[in-house]
Amino acid sequence: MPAIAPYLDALNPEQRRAVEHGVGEADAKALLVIAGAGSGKTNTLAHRVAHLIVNGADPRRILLMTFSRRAASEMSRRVERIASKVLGLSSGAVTDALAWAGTFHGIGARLLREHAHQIGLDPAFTIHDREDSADLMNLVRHELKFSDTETRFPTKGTCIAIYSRVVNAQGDLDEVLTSVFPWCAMWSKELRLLFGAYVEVKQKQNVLDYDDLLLYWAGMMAEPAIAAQVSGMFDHVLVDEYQDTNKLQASVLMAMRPDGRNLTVVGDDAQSIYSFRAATVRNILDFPAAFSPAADIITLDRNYRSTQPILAAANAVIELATERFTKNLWSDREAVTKPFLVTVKDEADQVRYVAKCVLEARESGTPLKQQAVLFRTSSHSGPLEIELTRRNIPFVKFGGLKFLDAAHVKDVLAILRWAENPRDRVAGFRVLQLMAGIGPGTAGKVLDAIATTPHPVWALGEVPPPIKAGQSWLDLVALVQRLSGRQAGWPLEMAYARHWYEPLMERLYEDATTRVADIVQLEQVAAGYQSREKFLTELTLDPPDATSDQAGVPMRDEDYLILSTIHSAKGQEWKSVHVLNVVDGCIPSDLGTGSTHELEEERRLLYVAMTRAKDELHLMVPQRFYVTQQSRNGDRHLYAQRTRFIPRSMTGQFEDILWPPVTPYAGATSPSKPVVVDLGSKMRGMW
DNA sequence: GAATGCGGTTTTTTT
DNA sequence: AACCGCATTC
Repeated sequence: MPAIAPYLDALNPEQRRAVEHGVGEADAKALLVIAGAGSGKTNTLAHRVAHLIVNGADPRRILLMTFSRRAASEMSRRVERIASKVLGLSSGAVTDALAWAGTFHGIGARLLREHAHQIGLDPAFTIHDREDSADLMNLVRHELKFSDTETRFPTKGTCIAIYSRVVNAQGDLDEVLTSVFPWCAMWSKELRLLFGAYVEVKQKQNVLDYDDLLLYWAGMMAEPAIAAQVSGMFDHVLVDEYQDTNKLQASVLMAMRPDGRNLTVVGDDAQSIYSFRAATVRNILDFPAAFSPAADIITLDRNYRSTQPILAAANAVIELATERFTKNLWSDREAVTKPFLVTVKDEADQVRYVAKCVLEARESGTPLKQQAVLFRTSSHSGPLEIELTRRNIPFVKFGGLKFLDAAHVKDVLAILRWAENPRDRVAGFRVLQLMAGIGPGTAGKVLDAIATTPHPVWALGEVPPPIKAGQSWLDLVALVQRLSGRQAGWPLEMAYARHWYEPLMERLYEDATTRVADIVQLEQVAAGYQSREKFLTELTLDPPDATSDQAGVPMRDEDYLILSTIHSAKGQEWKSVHVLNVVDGCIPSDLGTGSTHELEEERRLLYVAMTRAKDELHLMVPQRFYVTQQSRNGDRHLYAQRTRFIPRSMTGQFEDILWPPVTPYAGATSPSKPVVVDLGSKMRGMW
């Protein structure tokens, strides 16, 4: 019998059904919750978890997979608030117990480390991020002499993308080539060889890439004995953002819960925006029938976030989608104003308009943190960042370039990773080349010399010191041996690494001083982790995703404006939202118009952006983009068109604004016939 | 032979 | 900021 639960009274009937579904029964049927944007999805899921715990479920045996670690911690916070209130637990007790909350990749990494010995894996494996994987792919590509074929072989980035696609979509190489990378189809044979060799060196070097975390997990689940053990660790499995999972993830999930008992997934097909990562809406569509009895479906279509006019506009956008699963969202949040469709002359005016609105809103009581500016591509915010800095408006940017991508940060992490796993060739290759006089040739030889020895770190001491490297060579050998022996302890090891690295920075980077500050920052971040292994693992799996105008992480208590790619805005909401460049070529991105499939995803992207707004939504339509690559003092520019996702018939959903307001005698007549040109090529040439 | 420096080109979105 | 090819330096 479910406990009496007054905390459920605040939920609407559908939410409540989702929360109470099967609670108290030993074997609850699988449940699919279709939750529209702003429908209280997180809240509902949190209530469900809390409700399970209140009714006797053991939080340590609940597996909760969310899209990002940020979402996971948000979830934990809410569960804790609800559960601790009801159970009278001390704050933190529930969160600590809810130990298995994280991303598919994060959970995979933990499970693999715990069961490493059972699947012939060294538990000290290190994890390669996307760039490391590409670097390793490049090394292999070079070894196989694919780099100097007469017709150009796909670049390392393309190779890793193809590989990743095949793995995540659980597809066939040739099929993936024809459907997604047709221009590489001629290399099918070579690619197959390359990938085979790539997999081999990964294993030799004891490294796993992102995809391996899922792939090995799936492999582990294919062994009935281990599968029983692993899935037996959990009584309940809940997955958030299910529309963004791919076939491989779905197969892992099915293996964890083959009969669907006590399995809940939540998602929204209208917000599926990760198909480039092989995510497929089929996962959601096929979920109910994957089990017998089939899963129950509950739809949450009441939106608590946005005003009715904003929602109406968003619905209108998604209504034109060719293929849809469900629902129109509805809201009873009345509002007088429609969302704004703001036409401005050019990017400069766009930026001025946004800055003006942001400041006005703050004056009338909306803190900066409640406002966001969203854009399709990270680089679109460049001009805005300059303007904000000029006007002294603090901001934090999510998405795009990350702290972790900075070369100097990667350097330090490579040192630590090499010490953790001396067979990690990508790490070693990078570290060695930091020293003056050591380039790819020498680094390669050193790594070759130690690769086959049983104890690479000792072997490093035996390697004849390259003359040109001088003292820093000896220091490096000492450093690696000391770190590898773990005498220093964490996070002191970080300081040792920095002491070796810092003197080299002067030669490596022109702006060494600002970069040194970053490293100091990194050292502080490092102190927050229990061990080197945890630090390295969690930093690659969940890198701090914000950058700001000031170096490092901003003061948490300060007020700042949010800049974010639409992708990174997932799951968030703000009172006021500006969307930049709502213009063909940007949304949809000119790179995403190849197939209807891609085009539909771009449409959903706009939908996601619009549904982030609670009270105010501004879609910006700059008409003119200057061409940067042209003869000095040229004035070439391109005219952009409003996004095709908002056709003329839809403009009634919006309030049209022309800014700055037209003054009676401002200029001559408008250009007689605007030339419409390929804006995309300009965007590509922007930097 | 290998490292380094220079110039021109190119960059969606993320675990 | 990173990648490529190419020229220059050690």
